[in-house]
Amino acid sequence: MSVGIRHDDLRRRNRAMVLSAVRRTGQPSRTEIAATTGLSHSTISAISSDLIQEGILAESKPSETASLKRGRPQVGLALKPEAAAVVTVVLSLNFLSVAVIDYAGQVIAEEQRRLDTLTMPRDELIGECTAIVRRRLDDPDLDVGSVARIAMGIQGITDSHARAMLWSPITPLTDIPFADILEKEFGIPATMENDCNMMAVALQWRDPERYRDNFIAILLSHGIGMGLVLKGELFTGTHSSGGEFGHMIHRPGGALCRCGRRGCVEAYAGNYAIWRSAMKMSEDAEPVDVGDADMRALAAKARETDGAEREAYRRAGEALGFGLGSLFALIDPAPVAMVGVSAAAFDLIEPALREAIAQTAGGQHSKSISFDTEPNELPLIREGCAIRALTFVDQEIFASGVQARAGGKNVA
Amino acid sequence: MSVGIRHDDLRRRNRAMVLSAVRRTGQPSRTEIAATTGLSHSTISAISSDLIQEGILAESKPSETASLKRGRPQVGLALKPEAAAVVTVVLSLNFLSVAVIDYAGQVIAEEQRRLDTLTMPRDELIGECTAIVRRRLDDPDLDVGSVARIAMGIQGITDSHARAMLWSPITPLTDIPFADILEKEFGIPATMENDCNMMAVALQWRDPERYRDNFIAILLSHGIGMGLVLKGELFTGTHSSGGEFGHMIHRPGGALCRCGRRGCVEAYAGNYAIWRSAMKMSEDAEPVDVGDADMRALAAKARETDGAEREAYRRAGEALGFGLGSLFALIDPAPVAMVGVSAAAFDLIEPALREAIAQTAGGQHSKSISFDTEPNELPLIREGCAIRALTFVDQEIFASGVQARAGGKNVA
DNA sequence: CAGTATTTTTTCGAGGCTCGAAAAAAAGCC
DNA sequence: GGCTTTTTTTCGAGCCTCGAAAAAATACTG
Repeated sequence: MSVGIRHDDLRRRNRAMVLSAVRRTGQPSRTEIAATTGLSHSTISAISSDLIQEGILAESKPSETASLKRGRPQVGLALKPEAAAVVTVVLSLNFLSVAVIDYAGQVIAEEQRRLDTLTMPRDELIGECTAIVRRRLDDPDLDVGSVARIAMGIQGITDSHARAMLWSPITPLTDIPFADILEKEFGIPATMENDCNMMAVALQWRDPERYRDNFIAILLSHGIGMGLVLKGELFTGTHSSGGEFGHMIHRPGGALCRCGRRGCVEAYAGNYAIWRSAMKMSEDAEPVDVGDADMRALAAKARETDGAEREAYRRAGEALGFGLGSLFALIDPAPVAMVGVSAAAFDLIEPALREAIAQTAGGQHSKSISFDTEPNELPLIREGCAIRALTFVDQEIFASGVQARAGGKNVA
Repeated sequence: MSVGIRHDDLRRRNRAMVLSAVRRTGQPSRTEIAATTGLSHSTISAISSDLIQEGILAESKPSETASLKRGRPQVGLALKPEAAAVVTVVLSLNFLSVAVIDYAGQVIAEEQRRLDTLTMPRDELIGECTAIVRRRLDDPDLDVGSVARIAMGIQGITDSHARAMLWSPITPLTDIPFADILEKEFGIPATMENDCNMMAVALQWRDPERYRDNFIAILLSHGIGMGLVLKGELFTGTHSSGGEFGHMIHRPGGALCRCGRRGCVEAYAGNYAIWRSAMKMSEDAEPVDVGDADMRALAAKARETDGAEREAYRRAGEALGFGLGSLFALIDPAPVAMVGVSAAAFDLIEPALREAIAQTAGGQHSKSISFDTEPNELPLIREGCAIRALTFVDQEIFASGVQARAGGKNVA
């Protein structure tokens, strides 16, 4: 069961709170931290002094507005970039990208590579992933604190403990324990994250005003994915990354989905489904990959003339609307971010979506449900992975101050 | 943001842990508590000694098996029944029931009453609820510790903070802030809970083996409701009690639902929907109340002959199956408890349900999804309310030992 | 039946942590 | 240069948990 809380947990948690405050706020003063955490000035002083000695935080130069107030000026605390580093690995259709990020969140190296993920055999795919990470880690130009965490993101389903890819549209392979593979290869803790979950994490980071406690990130791309944040926490399934919004049932026994089943939301709203419908192909037609350029052309045509193209987007909107309606019946309405290439065609989707959602219980306040769009998902995924990894370093490594301290007594 | 953890929180949390261990386990010894909480024997000794002095716990007589082991016998700790009491109020269709429950969880008084909830005006409904509680509290026969909490449960939607009934099928009235009303009337903290959520709480309590971290309780009655536990926590919507499984969309634009919309799961699987279908009425026919006896007769007939009745249950199963499939796409499969009068007809529902669920992404392991049935929901709801209220007393009142202690120095 | 072994519970001192108050530090203001 | 204001550090007090040892309560053993 839940375990009692010990005396040393206290310090650990409060250190974690300080680190989290610094990461969120940028350069808060000790006084500001005391205010947001509710801890006393003495405690914050003690903790930050420790963290500075351990090389995790640093006092930032007085900088900026040379203080207009009188009294002793606040001195900002900042994350020390060289305290650690993390690596992000994002694997998507035919594309692999890696970045090394310092403790303060700055990208200090990256590499990208095209591969044929759909046909690659298992060993080769794994090999490419480890090789690209190794190249970055071995790069002699890179002077970086020890890498403390690797976060890999992938399109597809991962397990709920963020250890393995279970299924992915980008490869016929299944059940690849990437986290274990990376940990074994590099001796660095690693996780295997779901792409849409990372999108949600990044959105929360980018715009905490809008995306705070409850919101939904929906990927409109070849497939339909979702990242869900409820009560400030990333939602996952009981076994898998969960949130397979695209495979909720829109019409029982309906159009053929890429997953082999029928009537899923994705079978109406995925790129291939929109394409299939616009080309007046049968709903049973085998899903095909459609390039981003083709999708943009399709959207342009739909805007131009009222034909099968526009109707295809309308149907996609309807499927998304009823799907969202069912989702909202479960969790209540929340702000939505539409991400991915088809989010750029959201103008074509929105009317039917709103009409559908208004017919559902969850859409009672259809008007008040707000949508935002972001056509490019890859930067979001990388950013989410970076934040995930850095937060792990904050909370799980640096919070438990079992650091060096071997320096000696040259302390003030 | 999240607030720092202070020094006094420590004791409070550990006291809460001890109380929770005693409530769950029954009569654990100090040693057992130390083992399950991970706290040291010294700490448990200190805390339990405090709790005993404060009149919250009591040492139980050595009792039972006069110890077969050698060594000093363990002495069990038990909740002291007279330490406090709670009141549960369950309001359902034409029925109001109240119970007074002691701190150890025993029912010590109850009262039930029939009312015409559907036609009652607002003041009268509220008046009946407060009057029945007042009668129990004023009962001179009742010698009970001070009542520390009232938990009211109702069929329908409540807000996510458990303060008010927002909408209910048992009355045309809406937005009744029962928690505030009861608090104001009796000066006792109160909550307004959703019936299905309380069913889930009770199931978790009754059978923690099966219903532990992830499970679903579905009410099959006039309407279709759901209580959902994920990662050990009761799931609620962002604004409301949420989990309106019955109003997920099964067939866009389909059969008329009691909520006024079309195609909801409930419009196929609610009692009125099964009845409507069995009677070969139109899907647009206005929903009517069907008595439990009629439903049982209907089920009997469906078992007897393969006619419209059996087909009606088949359709209900299909709707529930596709709904569960969509739900499982979001949260992954989990054990299900079917509760309510139509759960007694689950044999008629199950085949079509399983067939439908197998056609969905969430039903990949359809065979492994297990169902249990419980035809009577009212006892579950009351039990859930009681546990809710008692847990509140444990965690929020007794954990922060701002108790009497006025006694003096007559301590050992 | 007295002594010994075993297990549970309590006691006691040590070590940490947070807090409030006061002191120290670092500015601007007059 | 002295005074005010604000931030940060220092210091002692008060709790809390922990480990070790003592005390308590029983069964076993010869």
